[in-house]
Amino acid sequence: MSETSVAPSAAAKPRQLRRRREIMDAAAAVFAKKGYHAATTRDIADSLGMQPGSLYYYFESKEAALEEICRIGGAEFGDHIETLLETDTPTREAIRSAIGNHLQGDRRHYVTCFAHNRRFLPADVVPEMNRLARRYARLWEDMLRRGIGRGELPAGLDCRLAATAAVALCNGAVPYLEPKAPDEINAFVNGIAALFMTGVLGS
Amino acid sequence: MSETSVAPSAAAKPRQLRRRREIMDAAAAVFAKKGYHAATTRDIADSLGMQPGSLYYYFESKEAALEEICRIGGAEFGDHIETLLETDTPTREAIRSAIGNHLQGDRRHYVTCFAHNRRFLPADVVPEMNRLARRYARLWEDMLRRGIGRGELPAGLDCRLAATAAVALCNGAVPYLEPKAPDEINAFVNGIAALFMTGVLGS
Amino acid sequence: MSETSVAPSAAAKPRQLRRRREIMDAAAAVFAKKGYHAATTRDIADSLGMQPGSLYYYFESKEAALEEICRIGGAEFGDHIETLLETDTPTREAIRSAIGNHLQGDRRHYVTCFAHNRRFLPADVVPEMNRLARRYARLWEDMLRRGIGRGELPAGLDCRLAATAAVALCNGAVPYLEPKAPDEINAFVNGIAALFMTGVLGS
Amino acid sequence: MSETSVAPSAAAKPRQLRRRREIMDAAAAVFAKKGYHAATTRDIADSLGMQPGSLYYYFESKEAALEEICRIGGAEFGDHIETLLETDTPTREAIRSAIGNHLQGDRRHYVTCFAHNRRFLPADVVPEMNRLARRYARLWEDMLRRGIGRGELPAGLDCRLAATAAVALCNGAVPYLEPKAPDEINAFVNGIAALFMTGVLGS
DNA sequence: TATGAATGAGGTTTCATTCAT
DNA sequence: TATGAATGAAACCTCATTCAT
Repeated sequence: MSETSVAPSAAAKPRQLRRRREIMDAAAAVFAKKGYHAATTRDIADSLGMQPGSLYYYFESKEAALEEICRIGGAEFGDHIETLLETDTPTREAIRSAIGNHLQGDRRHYVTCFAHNRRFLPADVVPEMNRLARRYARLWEDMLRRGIGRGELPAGLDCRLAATAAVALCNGAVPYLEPKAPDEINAFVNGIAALFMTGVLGS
Repeated sequence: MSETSVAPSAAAKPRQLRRRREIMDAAAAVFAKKGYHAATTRDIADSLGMQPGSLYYYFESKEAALEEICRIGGAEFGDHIETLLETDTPTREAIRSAIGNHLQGDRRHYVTCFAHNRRFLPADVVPEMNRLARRYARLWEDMLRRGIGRGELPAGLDCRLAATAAVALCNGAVPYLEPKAPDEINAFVNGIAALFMTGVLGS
Repeated sequence: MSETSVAPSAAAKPRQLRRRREIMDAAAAVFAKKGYHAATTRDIADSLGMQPGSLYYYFESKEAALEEICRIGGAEFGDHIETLLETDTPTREAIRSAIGNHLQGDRRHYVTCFAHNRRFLPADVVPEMNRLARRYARLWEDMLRRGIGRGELPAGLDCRLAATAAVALCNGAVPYLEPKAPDEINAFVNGIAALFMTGVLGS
Repeated sequence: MSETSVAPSAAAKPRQLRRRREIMDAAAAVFAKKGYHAATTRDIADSLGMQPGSLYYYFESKEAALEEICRIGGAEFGDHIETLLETDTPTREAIRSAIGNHLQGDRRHYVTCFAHNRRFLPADVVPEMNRLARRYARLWEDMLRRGIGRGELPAGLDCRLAATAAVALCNGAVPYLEPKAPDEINAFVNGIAALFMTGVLGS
């Protein structure tokens, strides 16, 4: 609780923390790719070159790992937009950035994992996760509403629906990223963002 | 002896086929909701009020059921657009109809199942499924390209990307349908379709 | 109990009895070929062109069928030798006949079934079956001993062992019969019988 | 650190292999005793004091275990005779040794398993197994033919038939071994071998 | 920290059996 | 007598998890 007691465990073992992060990243990637139930602890271990049993030095259970990943993904999800709102980025740029973060960010596997697998968590943590999802949707809404306020978006826009559509579009686009080369991905994300803004009827 | 019993073998088949269809519908719904791996044969059986073992009267294995569902979903997927193309529906209407079919059609669970779970099929059938998916994307492209030809869509539209986005948007929107009331769903689908056409910047 | 009550059920339905015999023959053949546990009621039904459920008009259970088949096979087994003993056939001929009956008789599948599958019957009927097996071995012994008494076999012969060997040889030879044509079978059986009598060293 | 721990990877393997051999031996014994289909993974596990699921640490499936056991049994089967042929043992001794190996060898359960259960293997491995069986029969033939060549067996002997009879006799004799005490078994095997050579008519 | 071996719960599947038609 | 649909017990198998080393 005091600073001196926090420090040793939190700061004295940066190597351990880095390793832990590697483990969680690997788990998030496997969960995102295969889905929580199709992913085995062996899949995760294989991707790290270790044995399944060894994973348990880093998390208590597969489910606990999912929970942590979802919590991180769900928060990250919103935090990025919150930052955009604070820095008062122009709306078009902000939308592009939000979509880019969802699809290209460091934690993109965490976000995908959150979107598709949070429903598999124990009943008592699902509500918390859903709160994070609603927060994310609300932040999208806020961003769009701010765009209307600034005259950057048309007044008639249904911001609630558009926020949902943005998230749906990003989640649905994830599977199309994997087979693409890195530079293709950037073009793809830009294209998706442009389409979200102008629609197929736009110039 | 009576007319209704005249053709027992010809009349008994439809009953069996109808029952089989019920079973497959239930399986598709459960797979679509939970995902193939999280869905147990008990889940499917429970939703039908039967025992898990009894399902095997209708399909050879859980995986064979998924395969059939995906095949149907993947075909249905494209067939609807093919029909739209043949009947030369105006593009905006056609887009609305295609999205509607994806999200509201009788076989919507089959389509969702196809989108999310075909990758779990045996390696030798995945290519066939991916061909169905490409066909669907290409039909979307054709539809959009036809719209450009008719002057209903701007010439600069990247039809390939837009087709991908349409599918991504639909797939991503599926989870938002479930908690909605039937009339809300219709409004939601219309809104999604409108957004896809005009984007958030459109009027 | 009286003659008039026995007659109707036992004699008035020869067709039913014939059908029942067909069913049991089919079951014996399938059990003999695949073994009791590998044989399914569907296998039996298929070989008769009927449905598995229909078999239950002819026997109470798969196990009850095995029990009846074994009982018949075990008795038949010995009865044939008993007859040979009564008719005072020359020993060489009797041995040939006993081996022939084991491998070529009408009930050969029953006998094979008895030999290989009686151990799978309920614990309380196994002793009875084993008694039948011992009776068969003892009858072989009696036949051989009679041969010694008549001077047709050497006095030093271990009849107990030779009886066991005869049964073992017959049981072991069964799998070699199936792929053979009918006339080959006869030659094979004669050859086996000759070898049993003279051994490889005999002329 | 000590010498015994110098080569952990080179020393750990033998332990694993030894354990694996124990598991396969147990499986072979259970398969030989009950037959493949009547034998449950629980039977095997019980005989080892483990849980059924733990067996899968050592083999991929019950069927894969059977395949390996049959392959070993089928090879062992022939190898022993091949050795006898190479060392030019007198024919009578060789026959006794071949029968003894079949009934008393370390791998006798593998051989029994091969004889009775190879037909239950997948269709694509059965031919390979049958080749092993034919090889064994041919080696018996070779051994007998060599006996004729040396004047140790009569020229008129049908070696092909005699080889079949030898295998049939051994396979059929297996069930008679189990209830016997170790010293009885030896006498029994000697008796069987003597009978095979001289027949019941021989002195 | 990591591993190899094992556990046990739970999933898929098979199959003997039943029963209304 | 026969069938088609269903049951439920038991089998095979997977996999998250534990623990001695």
